Parts: sequence; structure tokens; C-alpha cells
Amino acid sequence: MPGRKAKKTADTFSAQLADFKVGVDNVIFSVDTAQNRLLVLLVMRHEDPFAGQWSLPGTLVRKGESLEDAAYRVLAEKIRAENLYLEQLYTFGGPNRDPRESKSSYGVRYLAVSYFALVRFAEAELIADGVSGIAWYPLKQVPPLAFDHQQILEYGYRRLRNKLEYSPVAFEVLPELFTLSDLYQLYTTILGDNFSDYSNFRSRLLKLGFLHDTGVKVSRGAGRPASLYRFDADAFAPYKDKPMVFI
Amino acid sequence: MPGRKAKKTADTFSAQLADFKVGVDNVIFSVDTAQNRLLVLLVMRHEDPFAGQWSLPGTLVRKGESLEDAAYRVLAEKIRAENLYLEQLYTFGGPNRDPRESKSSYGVRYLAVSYFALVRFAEAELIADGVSGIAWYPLKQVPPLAFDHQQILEYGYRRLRNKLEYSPVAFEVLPELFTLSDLYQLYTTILGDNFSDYSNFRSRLLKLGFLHDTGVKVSRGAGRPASLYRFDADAFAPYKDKPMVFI
DNA sequence: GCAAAAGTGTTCCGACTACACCCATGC
DNA sequence: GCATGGGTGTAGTCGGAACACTTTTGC
Repeated sequence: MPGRKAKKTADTFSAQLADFKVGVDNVIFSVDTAQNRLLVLLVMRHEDPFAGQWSLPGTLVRKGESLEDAAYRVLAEKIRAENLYLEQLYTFGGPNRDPRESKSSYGVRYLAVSYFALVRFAEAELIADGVSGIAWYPLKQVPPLAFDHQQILEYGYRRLRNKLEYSPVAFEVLPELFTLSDLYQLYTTILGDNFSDYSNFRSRLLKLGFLHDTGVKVSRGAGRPASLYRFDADAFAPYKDKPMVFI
Repeated sequence: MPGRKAKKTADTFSAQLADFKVGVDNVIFSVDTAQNRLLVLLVMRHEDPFAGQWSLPGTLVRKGESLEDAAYRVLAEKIRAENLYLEQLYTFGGPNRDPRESKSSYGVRYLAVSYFALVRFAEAELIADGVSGIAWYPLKQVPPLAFDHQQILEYGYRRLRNKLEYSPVAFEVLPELFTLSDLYQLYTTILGDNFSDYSNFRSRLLKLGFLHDTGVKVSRGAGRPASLYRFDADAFAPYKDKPMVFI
């Protein structure tokens, strides 16, 4: 037990404490329903470390700013989105996770609080400021990422798959109006296509009663036109926080 | 703010960044099977802020120390436990969550990464160093806590209830050998007693096949003696990461 | 014997699976 | 017409809920 019997003169004790800068990194997912692809938002780094590499959009937390505020700020700098879902993911804070730690003064450490976000593809307008590279990448094709962002991304992807099974996050990425096929395709592209029969999936969800049929039909090429549905948050409320299965 | 270099943009930019100390706070649960109570470990604070109040055991992260290392260090300072379960909970980092922020030098902020731990009551020996108050509190009777520890505790309790339903955390708090009643009681004390019929709970768990009957009988007062069971981690392995229901 | 606690069995019913089948459109 | 995708129906089966019942102990 070091530091216990050695009575803490303020500096022997505080000398051991690490000083931190705190960063926020966002794993932002979206889905292109037309092409049926799961997308993640990446930005090109222009400064060292890792200049010229893709990374998750992130920033360092400013004075007086909460973690969540910082997360929203990064988002707002990169995309103009209407509704979005945001939740904290995990905090990565081991020493040596950021190259700046070694060369920078006095061993300041960099800690990353990661956030998980979902936005609607159609409503999300990327803010291109001319220089900064920013792009939706299909999850299958993400390039090598800066820092430990690969790990953070995997963590976020796992969270997405889990949440898909027991919470209505799908409706955060789908457009306001969607067909049941859209919904089903979304599930299959993210969870793999052996998770359930389409017709069973369909009747299970409809029976729950929080999908409202607008009556509007939409035709996509050949085949019978599909009804457009809307997610009814009020009708879903009773299921909130209850064990609930979408699988 | 040493290391601030003369480059103008970097200077104005970095001036806005917050400087942090990072703390780790542990929500440590245990269960007294004899009295059937859910317990949480609290320590008495001896220094300001909040001197004389109970709080979650925590510490500030030292140089070269990872977050998890810090979490284990606090634990090791307070209790001598054999096996324990530890996972990261949530990170609380808003400004003004720690009174030291205001008066302390240069507006350093205090961020708390909380961890969630489970230990076996019988195997956990509290390290009493004479002065420092440290005690297991029944969850129903926790006193007002320092900082935002009340909120962290609630967060940890929610996590516990959730994990209980789909993962074998119960066996981390139960003794090595336990009766099926012990297990059932544990579930009822944490989840409330309307979650399942005892006989159904029993047959469901036994059918899964990862509870091994040692054949040893134990008698507790009146009534038929119960078999002692042991959790078989190998037999559980196939269920690992699968959707699994203990409810 | 009786109460208390552990353990077993049985019936009922709803939900999920796996299909087969019908409907509306483009070409 | 026929291929294509959307939508409906049904028979079989599995598993959970509820509850009655048996077994083994202390007193």
C-alpha cells in the first residue's frame, strides 16, 4: 500500500497522478436503404499524429463542456442531421494509446470516451468544408484507422447488433416512412440473413402494434407495391425498458 | 499550462481545452446469502470534499496506470477477494460534478470512470486499517453519498439487474457451492419476487445443464435438506455470448 | 403428527417455425 | 403470361406459466 503510511504531503501524492486530456470519439452509423449497406462515418486526419489516415470523428473536450456536449459538437461539425440517437459507448484510457503522450510535455495522457450514434442517411447532409475529407464508408470496406479506432469501431458495431435485438434503434436509421421489407433488409444486413423468416418477422412486428400502416403504397421496380409504415413511439412506450424481442 | 507553444492557432485552440484528473469509482456488490441481502461496499471519506460522508470506493488514476489497473487497485486496498468480476460501467464527466473543480487550481476537471464489481461475500475480507471506515451496506439502507455517487450506484444497480437476466453473474456472488434455493433467493431479492415460479425456475436452469449436483446435502433448519450445486463454467461455454435467459 | 423446505410432475396455452399459398405490379 | 416482390394463412411443435403433488427433514 504505497502512499498510505507516507503521509500525503500534497506533492508527493499528487506527483503520482496522471494528467489527462479527454477526447470524444464517435462511432456514427447510418444505413443506405437503397443499396442496403451499413455505413460508418469517417474523417481524414490532417494533423499529426496519423495525418493522412482515416479516423472516427472526434474532438478534445473544452473547458466548461460536458462529454455529451462535445460528442454533439463533433457531430454537428460533420453532418447536419435532424433526429439522431446518441449514447455513450465505452472509455478507453490505457497509457500509450495516443502517440502524443510520449513526446508531449510532462506525459499528459489522452483518454477517449467513445459515443455511439445513429442517423438517417437521407436526412444527414455531410458538411464538406472543401478541404477536410469526410465520408460514409460501408462497414465491410473501412480502411485502417488511426489510434485505436479500429477497436472502438468494433465495440460500436457489437453494440449496434445487440441493441437491434431488443430495442427499436432500427427506426433511428430508417427513413420516417419505410416498408416492412426495408426493415427486414436492415435486420438481415446487420445481423446476417438467417435470423428469421420474413413472414414471421413481419407478423411478429405487426402484432406488437407500434408500426402504423400509412396506407400509402410504393412500387420499386417489379412486384407488388409495398405499404409504407411509420414507427409509433407512443404505441411503443409500454415496451420501453421491458424485455423485448425483435429477433 | 506548460508546453504551450508559440504557434498562434495552436495556442488559441489549445487554450480552450479542459485539463482533467481521472478518477475511478467502483460499485462493488455482494450478497449475504444467509440473510439474503444485496450489499454494496462503501467507504467513509476522511478528506475534503465531503469529509465524513460515505462514498463509493475510488481513487485517482496514477501515471502509467490503466483505468482497469486503478479499479483493481482500489479493490485490493479495501478487500481481499479471491475471484471477482469487474467491468466498466459508465463515464461521468460533466463540469461541476466535483467541488474541487471550482476552488482548485486552474479549473482542473474531475472525470469519473465507474466500474462494476461482484465479489463473494464469504471470500471477501474487508481490510480494516483501524481508521478508515469501510462497510457493506444493504442496498435498501445506503446513506446519502458524496459527489454524484448516488447516481453511479443507481447505474450500477440497473446493470446488475440486467446482467442477471442474461448472463451468469449470479455465480460470481454466490459461494462456490450453493443450493438452488440460494440461487432462487438471490434472483428474487434482486429482481423482486414475481419473476418466476420456483419450480419452473429450477427445472429451466437444470435443463440447461451447467449446474452440477455435487450430491452433498445440506440442512438449514426445518425442511428437507437441499443439494449443493456447483456452476460448471465449461458446460456454460456454449451459451457464452448467445442470447440466454435466466428469467 | 405437523409444519417447513426441497424437489417432481402435469396440464394448458401462447408463441415461434416452417412452409404453402394468394395478390398486385412491370414487362 | 410470367417473373418478381409483397402479403396472408395454417399446422406442428416447443417452451413457459400455473399449480398440484410428493419427499425429507426438525420439532
